[in-house]
Amino acid sequence: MAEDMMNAYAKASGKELAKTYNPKAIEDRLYEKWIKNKYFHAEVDWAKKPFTIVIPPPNITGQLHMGHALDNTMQDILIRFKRMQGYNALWQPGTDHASIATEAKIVEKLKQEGTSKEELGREKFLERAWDWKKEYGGRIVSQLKKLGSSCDWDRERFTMDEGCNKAVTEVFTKLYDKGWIYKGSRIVNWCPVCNTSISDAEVDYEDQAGHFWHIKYPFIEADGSVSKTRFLEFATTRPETMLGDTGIAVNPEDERYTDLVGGFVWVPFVDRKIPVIADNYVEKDFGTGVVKITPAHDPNDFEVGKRHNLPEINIMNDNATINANGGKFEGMDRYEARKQIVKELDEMGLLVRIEDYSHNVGTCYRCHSTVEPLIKKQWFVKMDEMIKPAVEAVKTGDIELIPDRMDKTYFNWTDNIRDWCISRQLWWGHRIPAYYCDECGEIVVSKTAPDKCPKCGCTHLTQDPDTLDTWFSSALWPFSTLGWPEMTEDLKYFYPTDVLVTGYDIIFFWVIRMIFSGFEQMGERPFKTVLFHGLVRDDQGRKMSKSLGNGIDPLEIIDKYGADALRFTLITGNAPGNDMRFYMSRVEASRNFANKVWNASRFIMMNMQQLAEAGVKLDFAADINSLKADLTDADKWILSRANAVTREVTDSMEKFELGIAAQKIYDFIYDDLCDWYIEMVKPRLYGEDITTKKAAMWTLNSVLVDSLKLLHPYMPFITEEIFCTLKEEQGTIESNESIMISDWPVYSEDRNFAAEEKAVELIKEAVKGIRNVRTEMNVPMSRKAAVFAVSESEEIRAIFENSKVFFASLGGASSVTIQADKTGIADDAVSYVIHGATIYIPFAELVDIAKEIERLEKEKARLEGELKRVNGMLANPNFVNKAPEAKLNEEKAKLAKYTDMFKQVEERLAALK
RNA sequence: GGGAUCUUAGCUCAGCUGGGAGAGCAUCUGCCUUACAAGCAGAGGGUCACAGGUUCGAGCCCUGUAGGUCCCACCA
Repeated sequence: MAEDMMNAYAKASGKELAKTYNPKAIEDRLYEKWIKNKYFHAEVDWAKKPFTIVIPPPNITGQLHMGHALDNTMQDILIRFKRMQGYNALWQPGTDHASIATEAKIVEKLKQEGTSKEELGREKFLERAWDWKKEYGGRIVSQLKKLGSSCDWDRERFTMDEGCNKAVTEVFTKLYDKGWIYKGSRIVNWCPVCNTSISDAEVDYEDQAGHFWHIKYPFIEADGSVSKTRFLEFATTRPETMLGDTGIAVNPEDERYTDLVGGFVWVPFVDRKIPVIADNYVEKDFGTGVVKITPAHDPNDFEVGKRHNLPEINIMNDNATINANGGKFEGMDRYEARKQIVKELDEMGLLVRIEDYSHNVGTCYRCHSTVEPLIKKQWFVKMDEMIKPAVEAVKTGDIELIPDRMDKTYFNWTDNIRDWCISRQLWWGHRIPAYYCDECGEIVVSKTAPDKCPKCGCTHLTQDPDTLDTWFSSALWPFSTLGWPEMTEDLKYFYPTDVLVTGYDIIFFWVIRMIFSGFEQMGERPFKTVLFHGLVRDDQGRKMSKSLGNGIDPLEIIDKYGADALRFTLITGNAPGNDMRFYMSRVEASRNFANKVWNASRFIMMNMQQLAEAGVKLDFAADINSLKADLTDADKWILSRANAVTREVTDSMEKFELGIAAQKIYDFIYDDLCDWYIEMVKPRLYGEDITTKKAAMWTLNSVLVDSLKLLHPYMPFITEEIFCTLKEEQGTIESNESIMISDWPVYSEDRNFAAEEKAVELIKEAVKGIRNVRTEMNVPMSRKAAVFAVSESEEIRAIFENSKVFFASLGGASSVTIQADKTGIADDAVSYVIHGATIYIPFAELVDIAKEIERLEKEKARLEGELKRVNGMLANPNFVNKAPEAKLNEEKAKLAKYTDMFKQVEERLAALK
C-alpha cells in the first residue's frame, strides 16, 4: 500500500520523491538556481541593516580541506541566518596570493622542468605565477561552492588585484611617512630553503634531539701568545657559529670568572682574538656559565653584541653555506661544516665532550627546514604605538573574542609584541614601493615610480627587489575588499563587518594585524566579534596532514553523503574554539538525519496530495486564530513546542552557539515531530473527518515549514528542495521562490499552549508506560491488548478520554476503558504508574506475577529514593529559607507527584501479593 | 620558564549565568507497524580525574594534586 501511495504521488505530481534522500540529485541544481537568482548578492540599501562577514581568504594554492569546510560552514550558517532575519547580508569572498607558499610551489615546478627562477628572471617568473593563479585560483572557489557557501561571488576579490594593490601601497607610504615603517639591520629569521626572511610569527619551534658540544678556547697570554694551559670552557648547540664569534660572556656576579673579564681568548680556524665580557644575559647555573657570543647569528647574542660594541661577522651565505669569513670552511653546507669543525677541534684537543641534548629548533612554518638567524637589512613596521588601540578594543569589549579565553592569548602576544619584519626576498607578492637612487643612494618611498631623485636629481632609480609579507595585504582585507582607499558607499555601509570566523591558529598572523590595521586606517574596529573554531583532527586525534596521509577530503564526503550531512557533522557536538575529531560514523548519523527530514516531508506531502486528489481544499495561509476550534491538543502541543524551539534556536544562534542550536533543531524534528506528532496524527489523516484532517494538515505544514527554516542555515540544500516542493504542493510557489529568502520564524504568543503541552506530556507518559510494559512482558505490538486507565482526577480522565485513539495507535490497545477506580480490573493485570493515574493491561495468561512484582519493587525503590531526596531538601530550613521561590515550588510539586506515585505502586504490590 | 585547556556512559564529545547527568556511535531485547531498516519500540551502562573549600545546593565557582593536549618564551 505504501508503494501504491508513493506511485500515486509520483504520478500525480509528475515528479519522483525518492524513498531515500539523494543529495547528488539536487545540490548542484539548487546552487545554480541560487546564483542565477542572485540571492547571494548584496547591494547597499540604507533602508536595511547590513550584516557583513569577510571570508578568511583561502590560498590560491589550496585545496579545500576539513578546516576550510568547518570555517566556511560556520560563516554560511551565520550569513544565511541573518539573511533570513531580514538583514542585508554580505559574505565577501576572495582568495589570497599566499606569496611564500605559492612561490615555493612554482619553484618546485620549475625544478621539475629543469629550470629555476633565477634562470627565468623576475618578469617571466611572475608570468608563470599569474598562470598558476589562473589555473588553480578558481579551484578552491568551486570547492567552496560545493559546500553551499552563499558568498557574493560578484564581489570576489584577490589580495593582488588592482584594488588591493592600491590599498597596500597606500598603507605602506602612509606608515612610512609617519615613521612607522622603517628599514633597518636586524637579526631576522632566515629560511635558506625558501630563500627569504620570515617574521617571528612564521617560525615554528620543534623539539629536536641534538647535541651539546663542550668546547674550550685558549686564553691569550699577556705576551699575546695563545696559551697552551689556560682555557675557557663553554657549550654550544651550533658549533659552526664559532666562526662568527666576537666575544665570550660570563655573568658579572659569577665569582669564578670575575678575574677573567677583560681578558681575551683565541678562536681557532679564524685566528681571532675576542674579549671576555660580563653580561647579565648569561645564567650562572646553566652549563659552565660561559657563553660564546655570535652577534650575527643569534638574536640574543646580537643584543649582547650591541651592548658591548662587538663586531658582527656574518659567516653564512643565504643558502646556509659558509662564506668567505669562514676561512677554510668556505663553501661547506652548515651541517657539513659543523661536522668538520667538531672533528678538527677534537684533533686540536679543544673538544671537551659531547652531550646528548634535546632542544627547540626554529623551523620555517612553510618548509620546516631549520631557520638561521642572520643580520639582514629589512623593512619593519613599528608596533608599539599601532598596537595600542587594538589592545584597548579587546580590553573594553569593543571587539569580542569567542570563546573569551582567547583574550589571554591575544594579550600575551600584544604585551610582548616586537616590530614586524615585512620584507620578503620573494618575487610573488606586493613589491615594496621604495626606490633607491643609483647615484646618491637616497631612498624614495612613493606610490608611483619617481622620475628623478629628489636629492641629486639623477634619473636612475631602482625599485627595492623585495616583496611584502603576505599578511601585510590580508591585514587590510576587511576594508580593502570594500573599496578602500576610496571611501566608497560599500565601505560606508558594510564596514565595520560583524563577525570574523577563523581558527585560533592564525590569531597572531592575521586577526591581530587586521585589528590594528582597521583602527589605524579606518579609525574603527574591523569587526565586532571574532568567532574562533578549533582544528579538525582525524579519528585518532591527530592533525590531518599530507605527510601523515590521514586527511579526509571534504569533497569525497560531499560526494558520498551530501554537503548537508558534512556541514551538520562539522557543526554539532563541538564548542567554540575546541578541536574536534572527525568520525565517519558521525557523518552517517547526519546523513540519516537528513533522510529522516526527507521522509517526514515525503509523508506530509503525500497526504497533501491525497487530500488534493479527493478534492479537499486546504488553506495553508489561514491564521491560527481562525483554526483554533479545530485544533486538537496534539496540534496545539506541537505548535507550542515548535514555537518554543524557535525561540531557543534563535537565542542560541544570536549567541553564536551554533552547535547547541543545531542539536535543538535535531531533537525537535526527530523526537517531537517525527516520533510523536506524525504518529499521533495518522489516525486522523486515515479517517473520514475532513475538518480534523484539514486542521492536522495545516499544523503539519506549519511545523514543517518552520522546522525547515530553522534547519536551513545548517542544511541548505535539502531544506530548499523540500521547501520548494512543498510550496508547489500548496500551490503557492513563485518561479524564483526560495527558502533562503523566506522569513526567519519568530516566537508568537498566539502559539503558546501551556495546558495542551501538559496534557500531551501526560498522554506520552501513558503510552510510554504501555510500551514499556509490553517489552518487559515480551508482548509484541502486533498482539493487541485491552487497556484500562484509572485516575481519580476528573481532569486526567477527560484528557485520556480525549486521546483514547493514541492508546490504540501508539500503544497497540484493542480497547480503552477509562474509570475512576479499578472496579472490574483483574488483580493480576500488569500496571504502570504515572503521576495521577495507573495504566492496567490484563495480559491474562501471559502474565508472570513474579516478574511483575520485581518490576514494581524496583519502581518502588526508585520512588523511595526520590522521596528521600525531596523530603530531605524540604526538611532543611536553610533550603526553605534561602532557595528561590520557584525552586521551592518545584520541589513541593515533586513531593506531591512522587507521594502519589508511591502510593499507587504500593497498592499495586499489595494487590498482587 | 609563563599561559591556556582538557579529564563526564565502552568510544567520541555536548552540558548556556550552580537547582535532580545528555547526544551520536557501540552493546542487549523485541518489531518488515500503511514517511523512513539510512527505520520503529524498549533496555543496560556514569561516586562527572583525585583531594579539600565556598554554598541550603557543585559536573559547573575557588585552592591544591595527578595525567594529557596546545600556545608563547628560548638556557647559549
